[in-house]
Amino acid sequence: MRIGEIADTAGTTTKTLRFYEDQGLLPPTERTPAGYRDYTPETVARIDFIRRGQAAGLTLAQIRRILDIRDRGQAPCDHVRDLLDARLTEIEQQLAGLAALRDTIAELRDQAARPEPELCNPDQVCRYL
Amino acid sequence: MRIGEIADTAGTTTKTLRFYEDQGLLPPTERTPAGYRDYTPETVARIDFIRRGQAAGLTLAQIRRILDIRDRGQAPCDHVRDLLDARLTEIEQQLAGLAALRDTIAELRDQAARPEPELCNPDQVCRYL
DNA sequence: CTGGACCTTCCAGTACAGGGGAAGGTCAAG
DNA sequence: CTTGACCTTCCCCTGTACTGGAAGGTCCAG
Repeated sequence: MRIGEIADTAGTTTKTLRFYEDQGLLPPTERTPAGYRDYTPETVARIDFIRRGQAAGLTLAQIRRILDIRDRGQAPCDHVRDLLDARLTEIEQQLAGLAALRDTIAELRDQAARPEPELCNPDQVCRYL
Repeated sequence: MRIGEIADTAGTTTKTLRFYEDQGLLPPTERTPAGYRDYTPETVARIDFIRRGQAAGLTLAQIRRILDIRDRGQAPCDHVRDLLDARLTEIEQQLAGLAALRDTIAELRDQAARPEPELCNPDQVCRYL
């Protein structure tokens, strides 16, 4: 299968596939005599895996590590569990920070909802911030 | 005041101040005969405003717009209110997305907590993802 | 007059995940 | 035999907010 065909099947672009190969997420393929990449259909499953990893908030570098472990013939389950754990902790922190930011901004916005421009002081740019 | 002095007072770096000037957040200063930037102490208030804007999650580009309005002699209150509104909507969406992601990952992780590597299928890289 | 602390400009790079587009090669159909 | 669709490599660009460092100028103390 040529790169455009694989890209269409997997719902991505040729640019992305070359980029993934460059980043070590996809192994270099066979080439046709003309130098065209020649993919096997199993590659689609690998691309799908990459997408699932992204959907779980993993970076391409983390996904590559999982694939590397797998490519060496080991089961990456433990590593995946650790990554998911770490990701979960990160997300909880992000959620807490974001909720706090929301409260801060909501308060600022409530004050800004009652415009009294005459109170604006040239020294402070905007009294709402 | 020289740039290092202002940077120390405002709790930032000389690099950042030159960057802000380059980005239009700080107006070009007077220069000493030697070519050194010569800041007025009021600059500190402007830097503080930038920091408050950042704390509210605004980008430097958005903060610059506020400062531009103010520098033209107008009250930026309405614009600030709109920005805070938009920011609030964004954050609510981020919060919802992040909470959904957390649930997804928590579920995956729970499955991964019970390792049964013999179920791993070579075709799917990792059954947990 | 020398050393160190400061200042200047400019160039490049960081992390992230690709996208845009040029210059050129290949292949099948009309 | 040429057109058009595909492919190749290559390098630069996106957005965000800086940071690092080189090469050179300035200022003040000792």
